[in-house]
Amino acid sequence: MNQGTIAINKLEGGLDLTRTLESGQTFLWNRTDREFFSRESLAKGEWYYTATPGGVAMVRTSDEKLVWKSTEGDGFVRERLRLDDDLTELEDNGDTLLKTALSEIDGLRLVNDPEVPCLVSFICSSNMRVERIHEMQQELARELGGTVSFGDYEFNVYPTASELASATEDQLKSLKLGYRASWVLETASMISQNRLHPANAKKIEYKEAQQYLEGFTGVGPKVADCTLLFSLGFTEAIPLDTWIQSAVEKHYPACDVDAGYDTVTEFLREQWGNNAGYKQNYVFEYLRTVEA
DNA sequence: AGCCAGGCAAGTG
DNA sequence: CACTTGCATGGC
Repeated sequence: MNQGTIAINKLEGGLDLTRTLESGQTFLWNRTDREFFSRESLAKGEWYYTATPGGVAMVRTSDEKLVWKSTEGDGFVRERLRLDDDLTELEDNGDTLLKTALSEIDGLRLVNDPEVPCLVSFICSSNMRVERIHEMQQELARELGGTVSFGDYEFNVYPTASELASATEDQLKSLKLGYRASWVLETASMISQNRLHPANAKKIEYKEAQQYLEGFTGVGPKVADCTLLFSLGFTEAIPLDTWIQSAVEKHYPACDVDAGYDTVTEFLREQWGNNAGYKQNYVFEYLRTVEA
């Protein structure tokens, strides 16, 4: 086990662990003290943790430091939490909603989730509430993944594509995946048979990458954008969900919310400028925790 | 009871 | 191509 500390005041723009991990951008982290989305501070000595085929990590903040333990090195933690991003570079471009979101919320970082778990978890997100999407991923890990001993803890590891593909549809339906069960199975099969892999989308341009991801079953433009933004580093991808759509209706009368996914997201990209997807994350968090 | 939840696929016109 | 409908499940 590797461990260390990272000074939060040396991170440009700081770090709010709760906002970063409980905002709904990732469903692959858990906490040792209580259920997720309580949005309460960690109890003393407790941790946020993630266990995926790529590695295990635990983090908490203490005295302006990020304390971490991992099966991997400190670079793993820095990557997963995007600690090298400079949040002070996120400018508001004079946009009122964005300006408010950026001023109300500090230290929110995009996550960098592993490709396959990210893709699968957002396939599960279709027509589903944030809290339940997270529960579904915990169920998948408990039922289909392995376990790993880590310090005083034993964690369920999120399943690999092969482990997911070897499940039966009835098994997935018993985990309450509903009609998403067949989508997860088909996508997992495509990956484990090396037909497609979400990591392949890293090398190509944004629009092309979005189309590539839509080749997976259960993946449309929104789920593709989530994977591009929360796993593959495309900070221009703007997941257009029900929250952002409502915000467009309320705050951007100039934009016709019924004009279609591509048109609306393109409007927001122009409106918000560089790293529009990163800014979307701030708006999403603002809508859910401040304005709501 | 009925509507909604980080949408998508399949079916029409 | 644009538009409509069905979809499992659970909370309110």
